[in-house]
Amino acid sequence: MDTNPAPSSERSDFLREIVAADLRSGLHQSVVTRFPPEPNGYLHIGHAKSICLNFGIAEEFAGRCHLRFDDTNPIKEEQEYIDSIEADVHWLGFDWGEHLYFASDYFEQLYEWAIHLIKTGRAYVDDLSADETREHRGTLTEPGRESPWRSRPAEENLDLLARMRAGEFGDGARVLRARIDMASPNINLRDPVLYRIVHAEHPRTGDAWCIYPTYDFAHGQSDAIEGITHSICTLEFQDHRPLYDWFIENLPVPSRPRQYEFARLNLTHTVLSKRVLLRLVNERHVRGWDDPRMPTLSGLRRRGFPAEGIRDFAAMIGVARADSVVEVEMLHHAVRDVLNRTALRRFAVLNPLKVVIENYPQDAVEEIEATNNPEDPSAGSRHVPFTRELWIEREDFMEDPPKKFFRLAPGREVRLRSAYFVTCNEVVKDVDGNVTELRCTYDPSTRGGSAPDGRRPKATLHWVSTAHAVPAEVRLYDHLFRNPYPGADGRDLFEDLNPDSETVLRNCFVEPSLAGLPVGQTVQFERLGYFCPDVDSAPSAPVFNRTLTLRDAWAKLQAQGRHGTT
RNA sequence: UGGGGCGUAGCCAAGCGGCAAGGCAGCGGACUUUGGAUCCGCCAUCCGUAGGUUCGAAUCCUACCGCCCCAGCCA
Repeated sequence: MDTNPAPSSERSDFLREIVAADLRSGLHQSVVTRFPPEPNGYLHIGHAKSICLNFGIAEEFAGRCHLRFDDTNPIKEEQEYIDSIEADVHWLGFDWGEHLYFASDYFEQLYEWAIHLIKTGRAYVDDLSADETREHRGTLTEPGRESPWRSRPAEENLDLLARMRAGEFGDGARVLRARIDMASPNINLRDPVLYRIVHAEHPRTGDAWCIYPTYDFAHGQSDAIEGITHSICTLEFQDHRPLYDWFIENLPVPSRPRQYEFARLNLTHTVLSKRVLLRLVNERHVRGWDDPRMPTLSGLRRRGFPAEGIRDFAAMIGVARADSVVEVEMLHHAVRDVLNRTALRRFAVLNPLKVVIENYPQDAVEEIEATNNPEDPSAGSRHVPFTRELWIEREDFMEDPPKKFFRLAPGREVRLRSAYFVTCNEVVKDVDGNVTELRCTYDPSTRGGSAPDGRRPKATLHWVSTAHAVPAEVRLYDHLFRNPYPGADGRDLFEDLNPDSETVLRNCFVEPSLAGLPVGQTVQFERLGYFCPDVDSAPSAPVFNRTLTLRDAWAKLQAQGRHGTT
């Protein structure tokens, strides 16, 4: 059934080359990576790139990949996010087995290492305020100045740190800093903060702590504790690497991980910033974190994107160190590729127009056999009821069609998919001149969709029997942002929101077999696109989300104004 | 004007001194009971620019240009 090999086998990139070389040279016996999200939001397609990279490398080199939450800032982190992240990584198709960790698991060890740094003269408690610290830091071109507290005796530092931990001081009153070099051209080395006082409830440790390690002090050491061999992160952490290495060199850590950076994913018509995504949710521009327009994994899932398509996409775009913006069409291609192979075909009419087949028996109901997936014979077939009155797509009829429109028109014969050829004889209109009904005749000898005389209509239409049709709501989705580069040229991002990103259709009809379709199963509505039931569905009132349209040559012609005239 | 990175087609991306992979998009055409899918063609004399080294450079050297990141007690 799976005829299309995912483009993932002999893939290589600079990271895989490094890993391969380290294994070959014997530097490492096996590779250990990790995906380290901060639980302060939902995972998005950018994280998927990192997940596929880290879990993918571990898989390919027979190593392992840990899921480790970087939960060092209780102010922003929540259990809800932890839960969603675990669910999303699993959904994407990866498993960390026993290796679920939290940076907060290491708080005690980290604290001991902080003491070690104080004892070796490499850390001190600073009483400067946040503002004063900033002033002392210097600028990009000027060196910083040393804090007056920089050379406190170790005993005093030890005492102060213990009292910080004990809760004797308020938020921001003091910090623990590394004593490195206030004149370093790399600002990260100008005595970075190791611990700050934050009296806040932590989702995991509760109120056990009121001092929390910073990212820099926690990340590398957590890697070392877990025996991570290759710590892969995004480009903006390059400047932190010397600091990462400094801790590894100056602490009695159990292993020596190395950090490597790659370019994060950017997508056209999309924003991948947790800050902005949070705003979209809070300001009700979308239905929530899992809105089908959101680039979150939960949104893409609700939209009907298969995990396999996202994985294929990640493999397709590769990994490099150059900043880039991938066209969202590439994601769509990967998704269509999977769905074309796997999605069951169904009939659904979004914008109905009634067709009456005048020479078809009044009360007859025929069970027409229709193929479930022409790409996959093993998917079998189903029966669709055919009767004298049908719904067809309003767009499939034109009273006065332009040259390249070859669907239904007065006097013209078309094929009703899997059923019969029908010819339009009469157009019924209301008082305003709107077409309300088509009177047609069918050719009984064309049952199944082919004529004994070999004639072939230029078009095939989908249809649903009016007597059997299930009413449904269908939600059409388009880019959340209309501009390919939202917020470019100094514009406010929110000005670029696409006002038509969601269109709700309430007068749709779907074939009976679609009534109980489970949420999560994406099907193809023939000739229209891929759709999946939404969680908003009620037993008697199904709601479908449009995942993606099919590629549409006619729509393209129309957009180009090249359909010609009559 | 400090430090760290990056510049190969509209987009992503191989290339690791021997004379420009692949994918997406686009454009032609074939086929078609989805204007879908599939198939077959076309799409960089050139690799940010200018010099240099070499028999030979996208790959090495030099200079210049452009873009991104860093001055959170965020990650």
